[in-house]
Amino acid sequence: MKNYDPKATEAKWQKIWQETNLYKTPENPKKPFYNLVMFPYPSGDLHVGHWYNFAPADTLGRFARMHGYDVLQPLGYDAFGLPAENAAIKRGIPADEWTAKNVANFHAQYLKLGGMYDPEKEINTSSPEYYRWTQWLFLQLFKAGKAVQKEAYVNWDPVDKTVLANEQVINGFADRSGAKVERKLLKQWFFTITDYAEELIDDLKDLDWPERVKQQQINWIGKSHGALVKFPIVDSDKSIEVYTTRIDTIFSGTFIVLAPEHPMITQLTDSKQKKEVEQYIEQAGAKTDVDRQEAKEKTGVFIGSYVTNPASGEKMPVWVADFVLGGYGTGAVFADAHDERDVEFARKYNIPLKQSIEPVTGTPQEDPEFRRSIVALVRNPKTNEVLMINWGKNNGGHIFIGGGVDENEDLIECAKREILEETGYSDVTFVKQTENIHHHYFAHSKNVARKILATGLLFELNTDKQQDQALETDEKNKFSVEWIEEKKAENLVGDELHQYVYRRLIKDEIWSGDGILYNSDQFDGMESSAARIKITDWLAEKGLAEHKTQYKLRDWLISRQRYWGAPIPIIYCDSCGVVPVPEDQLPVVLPLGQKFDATGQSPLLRESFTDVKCPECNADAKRETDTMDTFVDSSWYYLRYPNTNYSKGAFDPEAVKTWLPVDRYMGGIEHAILHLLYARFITKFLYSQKLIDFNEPFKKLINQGMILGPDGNKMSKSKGNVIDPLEYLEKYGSDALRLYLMFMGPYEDGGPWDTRRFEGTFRFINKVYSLVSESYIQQEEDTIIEADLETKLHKTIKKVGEDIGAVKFNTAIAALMEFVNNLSVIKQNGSVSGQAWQQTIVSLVKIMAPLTPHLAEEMWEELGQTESVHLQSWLKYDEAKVKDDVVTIVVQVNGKLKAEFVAIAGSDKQELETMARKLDQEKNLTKNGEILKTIVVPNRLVNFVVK
RNA sequence: GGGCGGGUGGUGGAAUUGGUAUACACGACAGACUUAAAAUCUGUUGCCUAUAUAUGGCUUGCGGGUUCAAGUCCCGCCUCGCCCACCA
Repeated sequence: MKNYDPKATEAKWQKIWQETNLYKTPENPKKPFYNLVMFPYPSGDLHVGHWYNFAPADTLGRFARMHGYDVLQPLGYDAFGLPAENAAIKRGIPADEWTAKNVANFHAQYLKLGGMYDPEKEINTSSPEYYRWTQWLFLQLFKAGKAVQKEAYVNWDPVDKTVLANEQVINGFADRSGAKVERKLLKQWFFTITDYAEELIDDLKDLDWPERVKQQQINWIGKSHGALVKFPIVDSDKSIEVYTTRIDTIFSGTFIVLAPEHPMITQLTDSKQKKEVEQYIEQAGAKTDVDRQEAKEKTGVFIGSYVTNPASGEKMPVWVADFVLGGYGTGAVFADAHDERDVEFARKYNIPLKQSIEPVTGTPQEDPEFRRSIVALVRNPKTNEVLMINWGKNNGGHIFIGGGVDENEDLIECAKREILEETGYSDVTFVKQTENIHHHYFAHSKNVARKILATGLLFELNTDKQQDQALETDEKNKFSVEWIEEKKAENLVGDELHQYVYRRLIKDEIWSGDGILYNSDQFDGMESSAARIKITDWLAEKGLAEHKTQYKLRDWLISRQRYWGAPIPIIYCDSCGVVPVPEDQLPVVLPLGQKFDATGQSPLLRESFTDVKCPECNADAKRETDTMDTFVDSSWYYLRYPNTNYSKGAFDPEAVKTWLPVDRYMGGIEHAILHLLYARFITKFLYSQKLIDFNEPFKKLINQGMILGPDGNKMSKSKGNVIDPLEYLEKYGSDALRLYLMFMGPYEDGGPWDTRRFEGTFRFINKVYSLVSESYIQQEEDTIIEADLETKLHKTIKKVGEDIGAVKFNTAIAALMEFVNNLSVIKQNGSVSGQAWQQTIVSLVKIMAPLTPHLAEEMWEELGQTESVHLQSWLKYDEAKVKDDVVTIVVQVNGKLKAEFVAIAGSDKQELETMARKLDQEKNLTKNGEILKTIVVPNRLVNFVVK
C-alpha cells in the first residue's frame, strides 16, 4: 500500500502555489466575493483557535472560488497593543522589534496552513502606512464633532497603567491584564458612538448574523423608554431630575437617592449633614464599580434636604448612596416599595415605604390559554367560597384578574373540567354555588403562586397521580381543595378575602412587576403600561416631566496612556487650543526602537516627541501623548484590504465599491460586542460623511465555537490542557488538522479536542489516498452497480455542496466518508468498468479540493491532470441522477414499523397499497385486524390503521 | 434578575423540517496478517427478554396532549451551559 506523506506533499504544493501565484486576487473581478476572517493579534504561535478560524474559512473561500467567484481572502495583523509593550518593558526589546518578530513567526506558521494566500493583501496596523490612516480617521471624526474631549471618571488599569473602555472591563477586572480596575478622573478623548445608538439597533434587523450576537448588541446598547421627572426641591426654585421607566409607581415614591457623583449634592447638603456626606462621598469615590457591586449591603447617607413628589405632593427626603449609578440616566432615582433595591435600602435606614401597584390584571375569559393554566383552587367549606389561583406561561408570564367570574357559567364549567383533568378523578362533585366564587386570584408566576400557597391559606392541587388517589380514598378530601387555616379566614368574604391573601403575599415580598394602580388619585385602577403614558402626560402639562428614551451605551473612550498604538494626531497650543495635526502632516510617527525603563513610562512623554510647533500659529506647542485604543485600528481595516497599497487615502474608493460590504465575516463570539459594534459605528460614520455607500460592513457573520482542551475545559496553561497545533501539523499535516476541526462537530459549537478522533480523521486521508493512487483492477463488470455508483456520486456532490454552503462541514465530510466507503467495496470487487472508476475518482478529487487542498492537488496530479485542481469548477449534479430508481417502502400498522418492501420509485399510492396489502396477507402484519384506513406516503411508507 | 442555546447509544454527533431514530466517526469486542506488537484489513456493536431465532418488547431529560404517524408541533415540569447585570 502506498503511504501518504503529508509533510513532503504539503510543502511541495505550498511552494508551487506560491511560485505560480495561484491565489492572486483578480484585479477586475466579475463576481467579487469578500471572504474575511477577523484578523489576529500576532501573539507568536498560532493556537488551535486560530486554526479553527482560518482553515474552515479557507475551505469556504475555495468552495466559492470553484463556483466561479473571484474571492478576496486577505490576512492581516492587529499588531498594536499591550502585549508588545509589556514585553518591551519586561525584556528590554523594543515593542516594534518584538512585534515584527511575532508577525514573521505568525506569518510563517500561517503559510503552513496552505490557505489561499495573496501576499499583496496583507496589512499591519502598526505600520506607518496603516496608522497614518487611522489618524486620518480620527481627524474626520474630530472635524465632524464625533471625537470629543471630556473629563470623566475612567476605568484605570493599575497594572497596564492605562484607561480602559467599559467594554474592556469584565466584572470590574481588566480584560487583558486581569487587574482590578480603579477609578480615576481624567480628560480623555471619546468617540460619540451614542449618536448612532438608534441606528446601531435598527440596522441589525437586516443583517444575516447569529441571533444571539444581535441580541447581545441590543442588550449592550440598552435602549429603554421612560420619563424624565422633576422633583422640586423644598424651599428652592430648583429641582432634581430623575429618569425612570416606572413612572406608574410615582405616587408611592417616598424618597430620592442620588449617586455620589451627582453634581447637586454639595449645594443640597444641609450644614448639619455636611461632614457625614463628604465622608461618605469620599469613601464611595475610592471604590471602583467592582467594590460597589460586591458590597453586600447598601450604604447611604441622608443629605438633609427634601424634595416634593410631583404627583402626590408629599415631602421626600434626599439621600446619597453608591448603589445608584452616576453614569446612567441622571444619576438620581426615586424610591418606593416596588423595587427590591429601594426596599432593601429603606428597610436598613427605616425610611417609610408606600405601595401603589397591585399584581392583578387582565381577564381570564378573554384568554384562550386560560383553561390550560388553572393550578390551584381553594374553598372555604364554611362559606363555600371558592378562590382560584392560576398561573400560566402564556403572554410571557401575564397576570390574570379576578372578578366577573360570578356571571360566567362557561368559565365555571371550564374550571370544573380542568380540575377533573388535572386530578384524574372520575366523579368529582364540584362546588356549584357559583355565586360564591368571588375571586380568581391569578399569580403572575409559579413562584408567586407558591408563595401564596406558602402563606398556609391555600391548598395546592397536587398533580401527582398517586397522591391524588390517596386523597380520593379519603372522603373528607373528596374535593381535593380545602382551607388549611380555616380559622384565619373563615370570616372573610369578597374583597376582604382578596386583600387578606394579598397582604399575606406581599408581607415579605416586593411587587416589582406591572399591575393595577391604587393610592394614585385619578389613576387608580389603571393598568401600569397605560398609566405610564397618562402620568407622564399629566406631569408634562405641569412642566414636571417629559417622555425620554435612554441608552446604556456610553461614548467610546479611545485614549490610552500607552506607547504602542497610533498616536492621537492632536497638538495643544497655549493660544490656539486644541489643534488637529493637518492631514498632509500625517502620520504622526511613533518613534521606533525605543527601550523602556523599569517604570514603563511611555517614550511618547519625551520632549523629542512632545515638543512641536503649533500648526496654526507656529508657537511652541505640545503633542497629545496618548495613543488610540487598538479597537480603532480594527474598526476600519476591512476597508483597506481591497487595495493595500493605496496612498491617496485610507481606502481606495473604487476597490471598496467593488468588494464591500464584506460578504462573509468569520470569527470568535468574543467579539460580539466590542469589535463588531465599533466597526459598525465607524462604517456608519463614514457613510454619513458620504465616503462610502453602505452603512453596514458585514452582511453575514459566522461565529465559530471554541475548541476546548481534551478534559472539556477551556485551554489554559495553568490547567496544562493546551493542544499545540504545530505538533499535529508536523505529524499529520495541515489537511488532517483542517479536516478534523471541521468534522468534530457543528462549527458554531466547537468542543473538546480528542486526539483519538483526530487520528481517525487522518486514517481517512490515508484511505482516500490509497484508494485513488493504487491501481484499479476491473473484475466482473456489473451495470447495476455502475448505475448505482453514478447515483451515489451525484448524491454526494449534492450533499457535500449543500452542506459546505450551509457551513455544515461535519455532515459534508460524513457524506464524503460514506461515499469513499462505497468506493472501497467497489474497488475490492472490481465491479465497475475501468472508465467508470476513473471518472468517479476524478470527481471525488474535485469534491475534496476545498476540504483537503494539498491531498486533492497531489491526487489530481497523480491522475495525470496538468492544471491545478483549485482552478476547476465545482461539479454539477444531475437532478435526475440524484433520485433512486427503487425505494424501500415501510409498512406500518398503527404507526409501528412492521415490514418493508422494495418498489419502483414514483409508484403511485394505489400500487403501493396493493403491494402492502399483499405483504400483509403473506405475513399477517395486521394480525387479522380490520383495516379502517390506509395512509400512503409515496416513496416512503404505507400505514394501516387497524381495529 | 435579564437574554441566548442545549438535553438523542459507552463517546463526538446525524436525522430530508411530522414519515424507517441512532447516518458518519471514535471507542469496545471478535477475526485475518505478524514470532510479537503497532499499523492495516474484515465482521459485530442502542437497550431488554433469550441458548438462539424475530413476524417480541422498549428507547431521543420527565409528565401530558394533538396526529394514521412525534426527537421534530402544543402544554407543564426537571436540568445543563454560555453571555450580560444595583442601568431605576
